[in-house]
Parts: sequence; C-alpha cells; structure tokens
Amino acid sequence: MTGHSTSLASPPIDQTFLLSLLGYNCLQAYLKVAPPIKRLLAKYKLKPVEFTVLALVAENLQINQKRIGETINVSPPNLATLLDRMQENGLLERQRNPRDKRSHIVALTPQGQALYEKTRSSVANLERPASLSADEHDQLIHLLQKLFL
Amino acid sequence: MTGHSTSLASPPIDQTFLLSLLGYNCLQAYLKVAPPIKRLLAKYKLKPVEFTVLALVAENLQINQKRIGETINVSPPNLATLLDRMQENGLLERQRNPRDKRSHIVALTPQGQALYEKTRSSVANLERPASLSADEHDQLIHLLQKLFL
DNA sequence: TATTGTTATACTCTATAACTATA
DNA sequence: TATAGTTATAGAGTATAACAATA
Repeated sequence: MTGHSTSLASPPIDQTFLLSLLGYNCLQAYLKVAPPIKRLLAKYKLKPVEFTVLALVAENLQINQKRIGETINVSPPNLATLLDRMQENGLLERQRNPRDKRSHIVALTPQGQALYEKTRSSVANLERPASLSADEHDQLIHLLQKLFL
Repeated sequence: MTGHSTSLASPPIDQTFLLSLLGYNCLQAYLKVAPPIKRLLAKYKLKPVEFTVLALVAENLQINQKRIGETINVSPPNLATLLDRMQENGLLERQRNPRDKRSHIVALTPQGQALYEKTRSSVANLERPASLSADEHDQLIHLLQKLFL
C-alpha cells in the first residue's frame, strides 16, 4: 500500500516530448533489453562487448583489429586492452598478418569457439520480448538498421 | 587509393548473427543518432542527460527526484550529483515537499526554463534522419516504446 | 521499519596523446 | 608521410555501501 486514504495518486509522468525523440527511445529500449542479456553472459564471465567480439571473430576469418573496432564502435586503444583481456582468458589469439605486418589477424582459440557456440544459442533464446509479435520484432530490427547500416 | 593493383578488396564484414539481436541493433542505432545531438547540446553546455532532466521537470510540475530517476534510469546517488551540478549552474532548484518532507520537489529556474525552450526546438529539428520516411520514423518509435513502456 | 535523498567511493567505460612498427 | 596497433592516462559514467531525515 502506498500513500494514505486522502492522498492523491501520483499523476502519470508526462514525457511526451522526450518520447518523440529517436535517440531517447533507442536508449531507453536498449536499457530495457540489455540487463537480461548481461546477466546471462555474466554466468560465462563474459561482458556484452566481449560476446560481440566473439561473434564477429567467429564469423569473419582473417579479421583484423581495425575492422573489429570500426564495426562495433570501439576505439583502437580500448580495443587493444579488451583483446588483451580476452587473450589472457584464452578466448582468442592475435597473429601478425604476413601480407601487412602492421596489422594483426584475430582468431578464436578452440575454447573461444566453444564458448561462442554455447553462449550464442542462449543469447538467441532471449530474443523477441513478449511485448512484440514476430512481425513487429522483424520490422523493428529492419527500421533500426536503416539508421546505422 | 587503398591497396594495390593485385590486392583483393576487403570482404564485407559478416555480422549476420549480431544483426539479428535487438539489443545490438538498439545500441548501434543509438550510437549513430546520439553524436549530432550531443554536439548541438554542447553549444549550450548541456549533456544529453541534463537536457532530459530539463524536459522532464519543465513538463511535470511538482516532480520529485525519485520519479525523475525512475523515468530516466538514473540511480539516486547519481541523480543527486547531477542535480547538484544543474543547480550550481542555475538551471533548477530543489525545495522540500511540505506534504512529505523526505522528498524534494524539483523546479526549473527562469534561466532553466529559457534554456529548455531554446534547446527544445533545436533538438526537435534534428529528428528524423534522412534514411527514414516520416511513416517509418513514427513506426520505429512506436515499436521501440512497446519494448520499454 | 520503510522511504527519500545524500555522501563517499570504487569501478567501469570512454576519450586523448604520444609512441612503435610497418607501409 | 600515412596506417595498424599499443601504452599510459585522464575523464565521464555507473554502481555500491553507509548514512540522515522523515514517514
């Protein structure tokens, strides 16, 4: 029980203007969708970014750091330390590209590959919240990609 | 010119799986939409969160900190320091609620009100990126709100 | 006892500058 | 001279615990 017998109920919050803004809606939607995925990945001692890197490296042979960083919006210095950590955890390896010795080709270790396969299906199972039909889910993703692809 | 005459073009990145995930799409869309708004607000020495607070307080008389924090996903300690800063900048004031002296009612100062009105129209003008039709824009917002409202 | 808000602090994330090595 | 990546570090954002005042 909240309040007492003579109290007015809290008026609903008016966020009409904010709700008309694309950026606000994208962020609030992300903040709603992300926590369950975070909790799931935490069981495997993975952060969302790390899972993203696993996916990108698993599905792109010979990918280098520049392309990883561009794709997932992580700057070179921050990607370097992120990959350091994943490498220490035995998830991936870096080797010099013989065709251009400045760049490093990133590849998953067998453990990294195994972890990706395990977590991938779990993450996929969290897709499509109850509040969206299958059609709405697909439509939403299609529209979001028009923004950033 | 990139590469040399006999080099293969970089194969396009395969992010098929990631692009099927709602959370990934929301985040990437946000990361694309946010920077222009950030730059605009920076001219007024405002951060996006601060603008959000301005909007919420301007449109909700008698709002207290608990409801602000719940609505915009900011924890009580972090909201306290955020409001401290905005108060120091002369944008808002906090007064005890006479009906419940635990809570503080937040209200804009005339300067805060003026700043909100100025920035509000500028922010609104950044809405609807060229890649979306008016219908798509409205449809996208409608679907996002099904996720978090 | 529970709730609102504050303080202090730790932790994480992100951004910037300077550097090495290759091209 | 430009590019890929690294190191070090600063700054911003987020999370947690302990507390005071009020209900």
